[in-house]
Amino acid sequence: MSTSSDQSAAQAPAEAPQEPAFRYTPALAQEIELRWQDRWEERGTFHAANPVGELKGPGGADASGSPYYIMDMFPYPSGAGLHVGHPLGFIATDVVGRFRRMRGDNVLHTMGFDAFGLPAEQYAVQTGEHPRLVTERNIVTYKRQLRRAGLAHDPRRTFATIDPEYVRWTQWIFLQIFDSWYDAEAERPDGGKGRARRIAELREELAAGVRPVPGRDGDNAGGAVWHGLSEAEQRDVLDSQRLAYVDESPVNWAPGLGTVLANEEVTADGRSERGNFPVFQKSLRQWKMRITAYADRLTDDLALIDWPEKVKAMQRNWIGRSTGATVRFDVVGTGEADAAGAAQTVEVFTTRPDTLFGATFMVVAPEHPLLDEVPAAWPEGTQDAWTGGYATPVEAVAAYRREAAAKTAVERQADAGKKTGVFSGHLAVNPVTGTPVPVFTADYVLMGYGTGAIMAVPGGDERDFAFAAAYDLPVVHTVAPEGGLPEGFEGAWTGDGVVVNSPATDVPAGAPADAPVLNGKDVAAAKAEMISWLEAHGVGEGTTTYRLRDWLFSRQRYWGEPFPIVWDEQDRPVAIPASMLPVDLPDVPDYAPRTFDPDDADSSPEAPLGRNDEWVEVTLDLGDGPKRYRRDTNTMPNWAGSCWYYLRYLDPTDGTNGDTVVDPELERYWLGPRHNATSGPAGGVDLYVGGVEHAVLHLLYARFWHKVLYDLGYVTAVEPFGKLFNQGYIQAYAFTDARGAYVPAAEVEGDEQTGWTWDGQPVEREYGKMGKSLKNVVTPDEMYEQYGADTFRVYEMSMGPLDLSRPWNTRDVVGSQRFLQRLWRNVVDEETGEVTVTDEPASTETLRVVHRAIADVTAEMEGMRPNTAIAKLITLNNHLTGLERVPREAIEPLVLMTAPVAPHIAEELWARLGHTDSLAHEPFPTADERYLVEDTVTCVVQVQGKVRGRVEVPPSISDADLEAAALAEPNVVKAIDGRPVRKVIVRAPKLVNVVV
RNA sequence: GCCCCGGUAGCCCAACUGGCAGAGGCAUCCGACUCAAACUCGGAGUGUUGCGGGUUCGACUCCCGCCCGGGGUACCA
Repeated sequence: MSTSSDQSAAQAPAEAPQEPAFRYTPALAQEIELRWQDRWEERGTFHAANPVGELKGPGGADASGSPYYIMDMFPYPSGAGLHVGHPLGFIATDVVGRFRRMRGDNVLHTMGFDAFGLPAEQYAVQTGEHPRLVTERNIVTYKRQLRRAGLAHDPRRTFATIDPEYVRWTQWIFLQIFDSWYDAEAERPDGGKGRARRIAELREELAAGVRPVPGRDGDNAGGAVWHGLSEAEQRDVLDSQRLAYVDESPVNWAPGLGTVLANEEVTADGRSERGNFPVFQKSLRQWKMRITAYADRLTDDLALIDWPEKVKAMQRNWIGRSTGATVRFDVVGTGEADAAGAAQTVEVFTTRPDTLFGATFMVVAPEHPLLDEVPAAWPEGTQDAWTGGYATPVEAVAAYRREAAAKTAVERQADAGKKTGVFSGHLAVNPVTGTPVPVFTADYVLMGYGTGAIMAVPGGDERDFAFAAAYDLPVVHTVAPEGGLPEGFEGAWTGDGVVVNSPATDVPAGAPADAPVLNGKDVAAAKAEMISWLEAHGVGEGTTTYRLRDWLFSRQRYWGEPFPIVWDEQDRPVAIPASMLPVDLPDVPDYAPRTFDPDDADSSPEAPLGRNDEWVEVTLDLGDGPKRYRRDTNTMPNWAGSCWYYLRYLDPTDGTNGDTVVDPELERYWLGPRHNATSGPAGGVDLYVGGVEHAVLHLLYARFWHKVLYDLGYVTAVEPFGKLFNQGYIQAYAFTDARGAYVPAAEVEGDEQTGWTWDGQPVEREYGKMGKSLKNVVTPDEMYEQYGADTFRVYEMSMGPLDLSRPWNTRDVVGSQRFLQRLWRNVVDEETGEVTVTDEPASTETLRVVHRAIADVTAEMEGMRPNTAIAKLITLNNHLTGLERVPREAIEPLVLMTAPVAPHIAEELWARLGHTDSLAHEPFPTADERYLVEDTVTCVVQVQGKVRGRVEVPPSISDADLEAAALAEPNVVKAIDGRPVRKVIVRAPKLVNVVV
């Protein structure tokens, strides 16, 4: 027990008797804070008024002012509780909200809980306690800790994602998605093409023959094909088109977690983001959401929203749109083998169709179907290096496929750059040169991207060049920089330039007579021309591909939303009607998912909900009489609840609507496009603050759901979150002893200069996260007790810019405490408790300081820079501290301006200054221009860019007068030293630079 | 490898469109108060702005090349 902060805290009670009775001590701060928190709650001070419905403002007030919707990424209430890093963003939004409220906005700010998920389930498994009990208990703790921070939330709008009334709507939205398909040609209200439509409309159009039946051949004129299908087949067709659909495909299976996962939840090295378990590809029948239908809109609409470039880039990369062309290569020899005479083709995707003349070989992924049949013998011209030492292509390909399949993602990654592969024995014809080129298989081509096959252009692609070098394949450069490739250039030219060798001067025999001539063109023009040629000859077309895959939506866990789906006797999915929602979680004998050896790739998932037969097997009347059904036993992923909570805050009671997720009028008011002066064309939440770790998970999924709801007409905002802000993290120092074991950070003594010791022994300092195992956790509760919530808030906000991560340092907190103590003393006599403020007018000098501060604080607050705003408040406060008597007209603006960061002490001082109403809705002070102008300005005079003198001048001085004054200044004259003046730069009124 | 952010006093951090390197806090030192100290008040010091070039009358700021720290991403055709 030896750090300075611990001492000061320990001393407080011991010294209390000697302390003035009305000093702003932690104990007094605590008393004030608890009292005001109760008052705010009783008075409904932070009730946000809806324009319609039962939710009114304080005292039943109607909505007034400009709507401003501010939101935090809601927390998952873990059992570990909060540490001082967690509330950083919550306090920041609170400061912004309180500021905006004082500026007259109708501020909506509240907080909910993301409460389904793994930790509660795992804890329940360990203790046998139901996850709901665990979660609800944690929520109580979180609410207490957050309330104690003095957050100005509307308490009427809070909820948790596990609440049955909330689950009901999560399931309802699922049903809307299930009941939709994507019509890529349909026009949207915003003028774009492509939107979700009701599945019934698809059925009608198929029956009417308006469109072909997907997946079925034949002319559907008059609905001929459709009506030729059985009812069951028709259902299969419709089910396959839904935005929420079930299909069998390779998915991410994590045996150690006992569930399947979305691509977004798997790390680059093939492990689960949660728990870090190995993930295997396994073909399983699972629920998916057709997020790929929205790939273009999810990319394009990023341009409409005010988000950090970094997050936009991460989403763009994740969606991975790339434009280019597909090109079909005829496979030599397959034509004769085919009785119909139709040759087999391999389709490749390329972003560089302009380089087709340089495609000297092809590569297909090891899983590519072309390899299912390969020639029995090596064709003529096969080089030894290509065969892998095998006697036939059949053996070589089989061996390579085995090898590739056995490779884990980690091994693949480790081998990246090293090129391995084998010749498949197939030859394919380059459509523009007519030349047969060898088809290789290699694991640097991935089955999951594009077509799983590439045309290899070693002259224009680093990877292809590396492969060509390893297997002695020809290199043709088809693009050269201005002035040609450097002498002796070896490698791939990936830069821009002019097309060459397209075609080459010695045109090979067999080349099509009308092959395009691209030589001399720039890359962009060549691409366009090649694409038209490919399309004209039916051997390819312009194509766009995406990295994004459909969202795997089912999980085999207990603690999540059940699917509102039952399966009928034919094993086809049937939606539970909205009137029967929510579908509650059943009680089961064991919450634990069936988990397996983490490396057991052959295991299969087993859903815990399946353990309650009485729940699974049901008889329901879904409109055609009672029938037997089997419930879907999957649960939704954790992300479902967070996909739409911003809508629930607007309309949390179901009071204004019974049949849609949010009252349309409320949605328009709070979220609609341009709902206030700063809202953009896409609308959405005005300020959404959270960590950057959700950049491609929550934020992508929520955008997707929102766009479906938009298409279906439930919302008018194009995007859910108009402005996003990523706060930094509060990091902490941890200390290790000689053995490398962590020692309690709070007990370490020393500093940067003297070094660090614990218990007399030297220790090493490291920097990183706050965590129990690192023994460096500091909790908000400790801060409330040792300093009070206001001091804690001021410290967190003054540590640095919000978007930067910085180290927590308990011993610095005292600076914030002293600021508030001085502020207190500027109003209240510590001995008597009397208000000492005078009603005499303030001096002009003081008014200047006050109005300067008002102007500066306002600018800093508007720019979301509470750290510099606080610095300005301290400057003003320090000025007032030096006065004999503090004038009311100086202290009142300071108290008001302090309120957003330290609301409790501000309210208390405001009350002691004689005001009966809360200052929460009091107008933020405005600066009087008269006090912002100075009588004189100090003008700096430089000679050769170095400061040599100063002159006091009026701010309105002319350039000529200033120049004359500057050149007359004695030090300047000395510095010029008689040299001829070549030039004088005048920036009136602050600077003159003399060049000699 | 590539992309993004950061590097300013012992520490956390300011510095507008290129114009005096310093707003604020911590720590340190001096003074006042005190029998003495703590608290409080008043005052003070500290710099190769990560390094090397360039542009400019003038660079923390703009450009080029590196170094260090943090984050993201990676055979995506």
